[in-house]
Amino acid sequence: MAPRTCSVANALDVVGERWSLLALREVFFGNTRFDQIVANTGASRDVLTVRLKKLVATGLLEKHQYSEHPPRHEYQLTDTGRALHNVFLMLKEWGDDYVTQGPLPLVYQHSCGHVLEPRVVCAHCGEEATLESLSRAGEPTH
Amino acid sequence: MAPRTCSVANALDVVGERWSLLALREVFFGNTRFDQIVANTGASRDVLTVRLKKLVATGLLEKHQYSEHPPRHEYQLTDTGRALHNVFLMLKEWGDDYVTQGPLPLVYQHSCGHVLEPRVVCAHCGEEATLESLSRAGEPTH
DNA sequence: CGAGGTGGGTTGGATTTGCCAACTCACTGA
DNA sequence: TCAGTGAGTTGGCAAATCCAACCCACCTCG
Repeated sequence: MAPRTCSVANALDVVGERWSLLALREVFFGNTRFDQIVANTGASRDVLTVRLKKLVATGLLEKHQYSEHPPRHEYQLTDTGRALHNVFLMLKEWGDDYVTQGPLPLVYQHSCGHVLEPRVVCAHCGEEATLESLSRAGEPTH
Repeated sequence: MAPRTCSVANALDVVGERWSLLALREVFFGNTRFDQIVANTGASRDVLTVRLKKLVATGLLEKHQYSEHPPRHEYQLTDTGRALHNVFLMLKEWGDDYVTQGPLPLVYQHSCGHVLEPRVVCAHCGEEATLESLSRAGEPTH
């Protein structure tokens, strides 16, 4: 029996390896150079090299030269990479609420002026997309 | 230099290992028994055993006996576990949009009647919490 | 010029993690 | 008794990760 096909599994094939999401976190934070990512994530250099290569190859990051002499590169988000920020936010929210103990290392303020409390809502009605509020929508879209 | 503390890293310490999120996916879908999770995820039995034990130990799942003769167990979500559904939804959304090719394996309908299009919004103002709309909120909360 | 620093890797060996096939145990029913 | 079910457990191997050291190109400064 073959395991189920699933977009979550497909997504994890791309970003589920150790250090990938934390590398992206650093780029979200504006730290785009190799050594910054190494230092802030704790990843070993060889694994991070492989991870960044894959994130570039799968279209989440682009490698840009920011200095010709000496040649220096940084990693920039693509739209695909930026779209993962939603996952990052919800993972951070869960980590804040249920894992991290003591003072929160990072608190965001939203542009409306309040401390950010992120919610996942339905784009149509604005109500929360809770587990209980969802049903399968019949046939898969073709 | 020590890597940064971060709730995302803390969260990944709990659910970032191979198969953990997919095991939870099965429980979200209502498949709560060991063999169902094995079959639908593709995880090997020994790794899944270890993963489920950890998800129970860290409070995301509870192991309940559903049959005394013979003794049979199932895994149920706790509130902590259920709260990860938001991460699941945003990961699925990203996977749907950027990774999965061809027909989507699963499409949700929201209780409002529309096909679900999940968004991450600020609970206060209802506007989207985009990367650009966030700033650090000064000192960490104590 | 040489030493030291920066950026971004690469390498070999050790350790850890995951996979696989087979096995185990308890229990049930024919 | 045998076969099936549920839920693991085990030994061996493959793959992934870690770690320390090294490498190369380039630059600056004494």
